[in-house]
Amino acid sequence: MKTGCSIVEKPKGGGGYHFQDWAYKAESSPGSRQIQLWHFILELLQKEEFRHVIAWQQGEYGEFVIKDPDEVARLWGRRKCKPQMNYDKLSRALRYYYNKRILHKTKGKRFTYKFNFNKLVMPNYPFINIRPNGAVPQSAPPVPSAASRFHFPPLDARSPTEDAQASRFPAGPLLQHTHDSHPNLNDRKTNPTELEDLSSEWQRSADLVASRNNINSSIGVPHQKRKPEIVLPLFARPGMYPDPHSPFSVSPLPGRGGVLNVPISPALSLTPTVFSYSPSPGLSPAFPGGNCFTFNPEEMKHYLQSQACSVFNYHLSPRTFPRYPGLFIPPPQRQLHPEEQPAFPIKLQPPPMGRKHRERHESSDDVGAVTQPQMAPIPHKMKVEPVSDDEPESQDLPLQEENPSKPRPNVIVDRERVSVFAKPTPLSWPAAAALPSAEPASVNIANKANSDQAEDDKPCRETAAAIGTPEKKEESSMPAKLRLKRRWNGERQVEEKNSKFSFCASDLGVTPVVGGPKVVADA
DNA sequence: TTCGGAATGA
DNA sequence: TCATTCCGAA
Repeated sequence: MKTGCSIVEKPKGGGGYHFQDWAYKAESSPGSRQIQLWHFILELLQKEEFRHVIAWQQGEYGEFVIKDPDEVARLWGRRKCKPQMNYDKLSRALRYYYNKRILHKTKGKRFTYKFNFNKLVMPNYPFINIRPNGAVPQSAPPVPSAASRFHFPPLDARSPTEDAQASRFPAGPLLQHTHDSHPNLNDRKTNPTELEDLSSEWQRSADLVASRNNINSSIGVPHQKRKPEIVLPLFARPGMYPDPHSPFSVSPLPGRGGVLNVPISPALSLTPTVFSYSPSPGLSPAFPGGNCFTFNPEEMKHYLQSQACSVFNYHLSPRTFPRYPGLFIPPPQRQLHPEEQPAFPIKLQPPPMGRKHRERHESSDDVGAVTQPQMAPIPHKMKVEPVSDDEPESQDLPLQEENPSKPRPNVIVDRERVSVFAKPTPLSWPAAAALPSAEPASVNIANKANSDQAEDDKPCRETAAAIGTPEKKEESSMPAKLRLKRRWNGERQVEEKNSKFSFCASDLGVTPVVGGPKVVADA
């Protein structure tokens, strides 16, 4: 009888690679303790001796190549006691993973597949970081070059022979942990030749994770599933997150940060990913000496809020924003104190053109368009002040939508314009009223000034609106000569009267304003 | 070579 | 459920 066909097909502990029980016994498949194919694939991928058979594809994160399909099939068949196994059958099993989004095929590359790790992780925990650079050891999926929010754990310090980058990826599987006891190592059949040196390391990490899971529960990270959980590691080293937007803080307790127990189970419901940009970051292998997910709730909130800000400012789909129960999403432009604003240069710019507009302009401008306010005529209506009913809509709409050369009433531009020429304009936001305390001091001042001068401004605007009505009617009824003379006199009077006149660009005539008359540009 | 339907088994 | 097996089609 083959030893390789025992009921419990767990890899040997000597392989430094074992899964928790749930990996062999899916929640939904009682009685089945068989290893699943994707586990087996990962297992092979992590073993040096099978590198000639199956290997990670360098440069593509999570992508692997089956170099010897027949051999892989044979190994799989041996594992499953299916001597008739061949690559055709194995690949059929792999194809079933397509729908589950565990795997997908790399088109155009023979025998090349790619793990869809992000589908598993990102929807629930988009704030997981991956180190964006670094070479990829065989024992771990290649790291994506694209910016990602995953971090791999630091490697065990005991592997000095490996290069620094490779050392981040201890040879280990997806690290999983349940509330149950660790699997019995004796339970697994052992191949003495397979990475025995890693077993103790694995056990250590499992213990480490076990202890951290307790921490996790204490910080209130919700467990989404009771049983199958996978713990992804994160760095918690000082200076690890130069990105101010990173939700991860340096744990005050090095190596003892919060742990996110990411439920990743073969039976996991794989909902569509929230982040379409996600470059398939992966489940990191075990992380012996590494740190688990570490995050500061406040910073996470900060991160999520800033993301919400981006979602709004950039007119992204709300789906882009991660679901985070209980998170209050403040209105953009408002969440930070003024002195914090430099951290969000985005706020000082109008959002990029919407898709509609972008497509329209894409042919002419591509790269710089996003960052150039004047090129982004967004139908982003920011009411600068209460609009009276008699104010024609055309004052706003053409300005913002039709005239790309005019900056939309956005923060900086308008603030300058307003403060210089007219009045402080409140940075209005639809939801601003709901967040009075979140307003920056300057905004409060602006608002106060605005409310103080609300009546001041009214005449200005009303005048602008009225210009076309009574005075013009009167003028129109008088001879042209008289009209000119009257205008001339009026303008000169105003000029002589006060040089401190405020200015209302939209006016076409002279209008005294409370606290000072206004000179109006006669365009 | 890859895909996916269908029947079937564990 | 997760394969396994078979097979026709692209």
